[in-house]
Amino acid sequence: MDISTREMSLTVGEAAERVGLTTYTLRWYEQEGLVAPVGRDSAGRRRYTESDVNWLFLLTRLRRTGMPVRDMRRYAELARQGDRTLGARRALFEAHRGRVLARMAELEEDLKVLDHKIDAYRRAEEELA
Amino acid sequence: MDISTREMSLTVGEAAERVGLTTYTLRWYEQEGLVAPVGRDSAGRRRYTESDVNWLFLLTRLRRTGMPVRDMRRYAELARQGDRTLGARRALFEAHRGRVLARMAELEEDLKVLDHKIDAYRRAEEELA
DNA sequence: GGTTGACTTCGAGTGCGCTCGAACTGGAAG
DNA sequence: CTTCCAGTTCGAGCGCACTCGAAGTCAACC
Repeated sequence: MDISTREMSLTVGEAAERVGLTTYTLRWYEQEGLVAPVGRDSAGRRRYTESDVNWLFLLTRLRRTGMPVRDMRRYAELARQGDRTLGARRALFEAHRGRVLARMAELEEDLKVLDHKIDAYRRAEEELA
Repeated sequence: MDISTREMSLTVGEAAERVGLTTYTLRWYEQEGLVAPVGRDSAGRRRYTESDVNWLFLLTRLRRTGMPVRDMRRYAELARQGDRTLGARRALFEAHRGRVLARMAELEEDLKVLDHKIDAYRRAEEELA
């Protein structure tokens, strides 16, 4: 593994593809402070490092679990303040974890409703047949 | 149980409270065709029957599981067409059920990421302590 | 050296799902 | 009879999270 492989840097397009967001969204996330200013090459183009991509990946998971962009920004701000906010960041994640668990429990309840309904339709169809 | 209890009819406000939506939303749902036109009293005010409320409850579960309003409208249209659409409605629910299951699997994966992160924070805090 | 294509910034636009303000009406309580 | 409250319609507005168009720059390839 040579240096060029180890020091990977991706364009906005490549980074977007890897994390499953659009280039628009990546730039917007940066603008919104969800991502610290990304490094640039000599032509002023963004170069995403591996840790940038890891951070973006984490953001996609937070987003997908329903965290509002506002809270992601707050989290990003904490992260930029270094080690002294580790506790706050953990607390933020633990609170979010609780919400995700609640959401999952909700979905399980809702799934029951769906299943009952499917069953009712099945029985009604048989009735008519 | 007398007749007035058995033939319940609720105002928009009462119905809203029962299903956990606002009166604005209830009227909007009707306007959007998610709910068949609700009966009115002599003064032109909506009166929700028990089956109206049951229908609204079902809508809240569909909504909460992430069904777009567009699809809920399609479902409502099918329901209004009577028994001949039973199969289509079941198919719609089964498809939706699949999406909910997928969503739940996704959340479980995301929860793992959260847990790993919480653990990493815990270890980092210990390191600093 | 010209063309192509991916990048840059900026501000404006979009889609979704409500949410609300305004102006009005009508039944019920004091 | 007046006051109050909850309802009515209509169209406009909002918050969120992107998404895009325009105009320009620049590196890479033929």
